[in-house]
Amino acid sequence: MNGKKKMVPKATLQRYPIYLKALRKLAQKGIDKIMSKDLAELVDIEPTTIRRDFSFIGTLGRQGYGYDVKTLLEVFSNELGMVAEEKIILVGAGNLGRALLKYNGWDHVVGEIVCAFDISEDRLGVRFDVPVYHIDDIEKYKPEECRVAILAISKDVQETVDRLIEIGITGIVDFTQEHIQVPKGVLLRHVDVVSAIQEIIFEANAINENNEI
Amino acid sequence: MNGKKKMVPKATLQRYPIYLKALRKLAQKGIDKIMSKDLAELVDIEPTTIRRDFSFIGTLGRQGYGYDVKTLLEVFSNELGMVAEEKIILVGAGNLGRALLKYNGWDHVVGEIVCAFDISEDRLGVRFDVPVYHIDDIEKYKPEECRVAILAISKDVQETVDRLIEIGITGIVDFTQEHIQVPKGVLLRHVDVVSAIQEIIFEANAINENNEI
DNA sequence: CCATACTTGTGTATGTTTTCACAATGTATA
DNA sequence: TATACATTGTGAAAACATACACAAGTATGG
Repeated sequence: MNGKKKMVPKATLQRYPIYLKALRKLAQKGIDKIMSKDLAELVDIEPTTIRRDFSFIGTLGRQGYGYDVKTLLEVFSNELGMVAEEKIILVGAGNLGRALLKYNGWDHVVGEIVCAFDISEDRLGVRFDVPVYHIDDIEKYKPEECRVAILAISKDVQETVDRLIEIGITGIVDFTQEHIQVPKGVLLRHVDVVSAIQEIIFEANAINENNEI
Repeated sequence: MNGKKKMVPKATLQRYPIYLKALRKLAQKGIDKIMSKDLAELVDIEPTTIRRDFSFIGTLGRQGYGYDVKTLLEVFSNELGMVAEEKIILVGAGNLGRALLKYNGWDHVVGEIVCAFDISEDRLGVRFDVPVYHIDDIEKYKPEECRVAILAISKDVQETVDRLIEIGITGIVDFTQEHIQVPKGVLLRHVDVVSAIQEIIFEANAINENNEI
């Protein structure tokens, strides 16, 4: 199982989505050519890092010219599976959940939240064009092929996660404050809004430009 | 200006807020002692990494015993300036903004959002105990000592940022989809909800366990 | 009070990521 | 077609980060 394929650094993997977003924006503006130097300014990543990141996928650019935006987008979609067709479910339709639904409406960059679930009766119905069902009906309404869930609840977190895994979810984007346990084979990405804020306060306060303390 | 002080790795700096949150939770539960091994499980960071991270601040633990939670919290507060008293303003009181206000109510881990601003008349008033003013009144209501703003708007982004900087904001936690320009001296941290979701879909889809493509 | 078991703090090794520097290869133009 | 120029792709070096392994010290039980 160890052929000619290249090993892609984790740090690089985390940058691909950033590139994809920038490229989609460029395409939308009708820009069809981009150089690593210019892309660097857009995404705030060094040109040489960008070139190396792209090089893991293949030989995508042309010397003396740059990269063709359309080609890059095709490669990102085809080779990396970064299509916008993933069906996602949202668990938790509170304020955060609804904010995410609204993102959903802005641009279908990441796939589409096809339905949402909540425990509270008065959040059911349709929000931002997406149906919200009761959590107890999740088996019934979860699309067969859906494997990714966004978790935006604040109670019974672990319990809910266990249930999601039972019905076939293998990727969870976690916005909760809890520490979640998942079995091997299930991807978990924690998005910590609070720590992000804490971090900037911390940096702004305590650290001088040399990171001394 | 280059004394005996230690240079703290960037990666370590990014973990301090995570430790702080975990420690606050422990303290809240009345737990007064923690070992690097146990803390490791809570935050999903290797014990040895934790010990090294702490060692940059000073000699905080006791061999054969562990760390005193209260001591750690004091050190984090005093030495690192991670107090929960930072006054933060929220710009944008849409769904995402309101979700952040609710975080605010959960636990004052990061400081406190003292007031919010929005452009839309029907979002003004009081939400989750926090007053929401019109954006045009920001000079009037922004607390003098406030330097950190959370940006959760979707229109006129750069324009609004310029205005924030004019009135003395030096740290911005950015939840928008735009690419923002800030002058030197202003800290900007982008929290990209969409890319986080994209990333997990991408990993779940395209990458096998060896990160080959 | 001693012996045992345990945990920290850290020198060192290892692994990962970024950056440098430049050859290779293309473009643009006359 | 030839020439000047710009940009990529990448080997190698440097910087950065993590993990190992153990000495030093502390708690605990007998």
